[in-house]
Amino acid sequence: MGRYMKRVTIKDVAATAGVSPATVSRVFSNESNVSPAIAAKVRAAAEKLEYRPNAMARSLIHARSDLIALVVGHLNNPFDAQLVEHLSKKLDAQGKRLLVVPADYGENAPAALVALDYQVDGIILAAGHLSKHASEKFVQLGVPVILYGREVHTQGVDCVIADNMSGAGQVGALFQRHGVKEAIFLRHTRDTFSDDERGRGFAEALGSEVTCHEIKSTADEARNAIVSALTKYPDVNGVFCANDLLAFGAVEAAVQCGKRVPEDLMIAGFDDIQMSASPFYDLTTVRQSAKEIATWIVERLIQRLDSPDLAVTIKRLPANLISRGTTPLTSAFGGLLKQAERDEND
Amino acid sequence: MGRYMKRVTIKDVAATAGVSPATVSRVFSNESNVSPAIAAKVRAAAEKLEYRPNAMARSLIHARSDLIALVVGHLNNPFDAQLVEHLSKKLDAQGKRLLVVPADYGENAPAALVALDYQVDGIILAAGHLSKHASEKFVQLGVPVILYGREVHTQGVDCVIADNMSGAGQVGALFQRHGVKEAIFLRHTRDTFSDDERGRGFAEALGSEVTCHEIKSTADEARNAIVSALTKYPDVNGVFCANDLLAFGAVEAAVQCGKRVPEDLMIAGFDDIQMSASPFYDLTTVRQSAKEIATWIVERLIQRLDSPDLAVTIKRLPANLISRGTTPLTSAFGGLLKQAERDEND
DNA sequence: TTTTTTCTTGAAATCGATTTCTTGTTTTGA
DNA sequence: TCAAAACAAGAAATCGATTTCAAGAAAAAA
Repeated sequence: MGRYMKRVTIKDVAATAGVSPATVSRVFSNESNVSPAIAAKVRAAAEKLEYRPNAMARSLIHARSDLIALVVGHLNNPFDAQLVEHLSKKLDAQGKRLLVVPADYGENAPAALVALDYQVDGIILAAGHLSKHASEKFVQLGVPVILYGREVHTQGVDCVIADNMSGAGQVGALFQRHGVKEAIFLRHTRDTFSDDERGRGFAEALGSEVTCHEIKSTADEARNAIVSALTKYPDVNGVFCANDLLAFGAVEAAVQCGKRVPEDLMIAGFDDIQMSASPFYDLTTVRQSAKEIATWIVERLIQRLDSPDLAVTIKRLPANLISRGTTPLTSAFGGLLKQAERDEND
Repeated sequence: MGRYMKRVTIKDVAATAGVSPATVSRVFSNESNVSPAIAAKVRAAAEKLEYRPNAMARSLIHARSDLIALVVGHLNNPFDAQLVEHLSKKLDAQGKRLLVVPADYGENAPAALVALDYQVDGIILAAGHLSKHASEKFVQLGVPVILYGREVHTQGVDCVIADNMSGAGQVGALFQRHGVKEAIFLRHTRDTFSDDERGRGFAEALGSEVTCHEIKSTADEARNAIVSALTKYPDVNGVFCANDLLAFGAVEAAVQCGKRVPEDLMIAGFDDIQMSASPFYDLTTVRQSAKEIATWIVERLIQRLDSPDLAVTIKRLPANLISRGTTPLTSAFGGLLKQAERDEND
């Protein structure tokens, strides 16, 4: 097989246009101070050669890469996947690219640092666990850090996180209104921050006994945990789960245990992923919007690139109860509300 | 606020170690031809200064960036999300990073080209639609292109795709064995290639009448489409869907129409996403493995980087029937099989 | 018409790391 | 002990684009 085509550089364009590389560069960047005639000639040459400026060389000079790193763990949860999609789209619209840095909970710290090698213009930490060292390092270098799903007070780190206390509180209040006396809160072993808040918000609003169960992650595990909990504590009549996937397990467990939902047992989750609206689960949950989060993150990043010395923001995004079939109707109009809710689901 | 810390470069390390930049470079790359004493000194200096080589500068010289672009559309389907996760992990293990390039179906062509600017070492096209021009351009430049979910015969483009004919054929055969005389195939308007094959494989194996319905994407739409189809063609007793998400809609539609599943109507999907195993859907489907696909893609990329002139491969990955509750049991042992199936779900 | 100012453009330095080329040093072998 | 080979480390060129600096040309002011 023959050789591959050499990459066309600024020199090639300069040569065919009969000008200096400097001029070509000016045409593609400033545009200022270059005569229309020459500019046209350069443009034509570039077009003909299909020239595309080398982003690496460019970022070497500018000390900015137009890359944004996203440190993320599993994408099992559709909510996280939506977040990735929206982030990549929003960033793209701003001329930035998304670099995905996978990180398991344990080895988070060094993983995030590879982003530094690529001179990323910003970094989004979506993995539950945060390496304080890594984020301090980024801040020190003037690279914006945005943390999702956790509130920290590290100098220079912006945080976005759902208003967990409020959202979970709405569930707690709902349960309380409908007479839940003994409840279970099902959460993850890891990713403690959000789950902590959700548990607390729920318990406070409910005002009665809450047993907390921790599991690793899967739906099967959730089902098993709830089945055994329900047999052990037969008086439990409310289950709140740290996310919808866990709540699906709870709904399944209820069926398996012969409990009627919501009469014998009410169930709620958190996130409002697409499947939650399934008529089979018809899950009451707390909605947070991946799109809204992504929008906030990207806007904040862009702001911070312009003015690096902005004060740190801890942004709480709304998290509101979406009442469906796993909890009793709140009023005679409850049924109508269910129709309207799906409107802005993106 | 004060100034940010200057980035530490190879010169800084050289200075504090009292050697030349060339020597520092040698310590970090070849390792060859540098005395242990000096190497140690350099390493110490680098450690102290927390030096990290600038990936941009490095790739400028080497003409390779260790970046792999993934052109991808929506991540609504959990299967695609899994693919992203596995790809990023596998690539990471090979010292490569994943650059996500979002692309809607229409504007695919120019979008993919931005990957060129970053001198990506390879590109994975997962968006259903493929720009021939873009991929030819990549091939021309010696950048490996791997296409997922579509078989093309563009010079130099490797393809991975599930064995749709076989998988869908297994569904068709199953339906046929259980006496399906009139069936519906539900598919997308877009992303035609895989859906085409699945429809064809299904129809051929079934050997009787198949009506094809096309919808855009959502579960609601799928449900509505099937509901109206079932009322229009009351004799239909089998529905095969191009993926599991659509099949969920079909299951819901069956319930809504008062059809018993699988007695009155059997249903099957494609992909075997996690939710398909839910006891509520308990969906018969065709499994393809996102992990397996990701593994193949990454291995192939790595191979091609070493030896760019490999012959093009069209790789068909196995797609096998997972028989669950939306189709009748095949044998007395069917129940046992259902237990075993979840083993290697990752 | 002459002088000053403003535009255009190219030459050369630069970004950070790599690598060839060279020189100086050490080791080996005769 | 001396020549030949092997090795270590620095100087300088390079990757592709940007940008400062300087110079020449054109436009404006006197």
